[in-house]
Amino acid sequence: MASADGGPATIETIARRAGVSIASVSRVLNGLGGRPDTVRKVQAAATELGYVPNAMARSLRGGRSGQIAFAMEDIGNPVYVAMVRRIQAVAKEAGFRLLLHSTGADREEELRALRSLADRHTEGLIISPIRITRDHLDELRRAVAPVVVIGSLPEGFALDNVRVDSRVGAAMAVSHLAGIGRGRIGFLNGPLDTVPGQARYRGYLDGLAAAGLDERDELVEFGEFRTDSGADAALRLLERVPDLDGLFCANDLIAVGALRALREAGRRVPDDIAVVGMDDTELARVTWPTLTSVGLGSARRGELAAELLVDRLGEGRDREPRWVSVTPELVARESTRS
Amino acid sequence: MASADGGPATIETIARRAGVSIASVSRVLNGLGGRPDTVRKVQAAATELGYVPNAMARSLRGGRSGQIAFAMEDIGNPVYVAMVRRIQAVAKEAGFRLLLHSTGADREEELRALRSLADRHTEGLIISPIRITRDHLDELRRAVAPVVVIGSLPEGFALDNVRVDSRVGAAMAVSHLAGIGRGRIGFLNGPLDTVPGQARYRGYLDGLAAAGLDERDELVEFGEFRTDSGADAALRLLERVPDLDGLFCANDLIAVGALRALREAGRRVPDDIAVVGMDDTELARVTWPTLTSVGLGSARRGELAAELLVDRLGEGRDREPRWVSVTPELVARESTRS
DNA sequence: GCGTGGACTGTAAACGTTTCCAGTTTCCCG
DNA sequence: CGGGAAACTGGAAACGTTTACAGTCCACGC
Repeated sequence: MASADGGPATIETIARRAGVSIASVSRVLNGLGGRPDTVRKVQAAATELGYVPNAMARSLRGGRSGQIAFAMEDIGNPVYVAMVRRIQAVAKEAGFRLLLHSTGADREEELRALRSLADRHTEGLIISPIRITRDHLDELRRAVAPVVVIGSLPEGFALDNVRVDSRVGAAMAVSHLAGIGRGRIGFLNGPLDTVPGQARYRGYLDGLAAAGLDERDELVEFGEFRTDSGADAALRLLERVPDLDGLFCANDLIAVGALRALREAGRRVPDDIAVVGMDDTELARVTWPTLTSVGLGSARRGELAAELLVDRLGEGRDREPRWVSVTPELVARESTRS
Repeated sequence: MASADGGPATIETIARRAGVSIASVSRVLNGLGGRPDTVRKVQAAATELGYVPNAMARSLRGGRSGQIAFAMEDIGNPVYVAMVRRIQAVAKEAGFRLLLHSTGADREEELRALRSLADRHTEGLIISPIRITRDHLDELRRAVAPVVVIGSLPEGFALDNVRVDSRVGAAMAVSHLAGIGRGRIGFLNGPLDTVPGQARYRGYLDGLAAAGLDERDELVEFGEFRTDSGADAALRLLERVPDLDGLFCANDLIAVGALRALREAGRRVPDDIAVVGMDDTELARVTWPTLTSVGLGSARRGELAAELLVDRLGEGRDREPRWVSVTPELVARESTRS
């Protein structure tokens, strides 16, 4: 029952009603003892008035908002759903709410999220930027509250960090394709000026080298990390290299687009062209044929990042920045069945 | 550059540095005028100190947090990504941040989100509950801040509400199947005790009746609104009704599961069995064959809900609750090509 | 019966803003 | 150059909590 007198019940309303001081009300409500009958009176008044503490006031005084945020590029990318699920679980466990920012790969948006740490709305941030510019680094360095980065940072950058060597992952993909006898292995990458775009490109080259295959520029196409872009890129590549027999896609979205394009172009997967994606999202299990994909432990990365953040917000306030990493793992499915 | 003296810069730090009162600082910072040189001094001091206003203090004073929330069942369900995108766009436009709750269909979680309105962390809430219990209604009725419900409410319930007649949508799906000559049309539904489960079941029956087909209990299977559950249900149904030639699935996730199960059971889609999903999510475009699906305007519903909420938080504080609705639309794709 | 310690209580300050109010300066015009 | 209005300024209160501090009460042991 909300109180009829003006706004919602405050600690003072309760105090008057219970005939005690506001200090006592605060103490009882926070379980800090009190005489049995005081406790009883206060609790009675509180429930009667339907009291809910004003989080703003509490935060202002205590300096804690109980909120942490996760800034991702786009909720549409299924790689984030696993991450978000685990982050949320850890956050909830530790008594934090999770705020999600979908930055839309907009650099400004990302920086804004970073700066908004300073306004005390969020106590900490997990961010997974795909581009890391000098501005990002500056902003990260001067961030007012703890930040954990999912993704790679420059060597020696002093910030909690969860990474995965997607270069190795990309090499695994290529090796896998070579291992089933494919010799003309194409690569549909995202933009080369992104961190994952770079790493995966290097990994692709590593993989070719390891398999003793020549690298040929014409085998590589660039686009965005999206389905439609993947389909377009696949068509361009196919036109240029008609006898392609293997295809590595820099993420599952691109791969899904490629699968469709290949089908429309009349190529059979995996018989004509074997395909490997990356991220091992839920998508990989719903396509047809199901998609072989290199998992980058997104759930695990989310979990680790959240744990690092929660730790730093609690005990580990002053500990050294910690870098943890996760190893990629290839999950073979129908799209590379030999 | 953050000030070296103790915590982050406050309005008072600036005041001292600029040699003016905190009141003047506040006014300048909020663009409420001031003498040119005052403005200059304050702004200089502010940027020099890297000042960021403390949102908590501001909220406490002004009673506004600038945050609204959207509570959905599960971020994993792609139907929400379109919704979230639009909600976020509208929210941002109006100067609100969007907080996302993924309640996991946990009734307690949902109610918690509702109650947390009261703690002033969020100024308003958009909620899309799939089960609406008496508890929900009670909680909705007594919510301290504006709530907009995406989904159906009992007749005459006084709350802003965005709905779609998914009963009609389901009937459209069945008619479509009947229209391409299918006479044994199965139905994979979600739980019958959910709002969408109910509506879609009724619609399925409507559709059968309209097409002059008999309803047979054995044609209907129940499960969860998930891929794996959809696959299982499809197998059960197939075993019971081997000569099935049409299948309506209560959402795209179920349909995706069904497509896989059908393929594994050696049925060709659409030749042997034509399949229709519901929600018209991005998934419908990535499966093979691509999935015919009844769109329920999720992007539009998100947008409308956000607009209703924003309006109520601004101008429309006291206006009558408004019910708006969106009409379903069937998008035909390969899974029902005749 | 009295002192002592401990448990409890209330007063008041503090968190960082915004905003009301009254006082001051500035400016314009006659 | 004086008067008045308009623009600006600073002091102080308020938002709803938590918490340090000092005061009050009680029970207990001597």
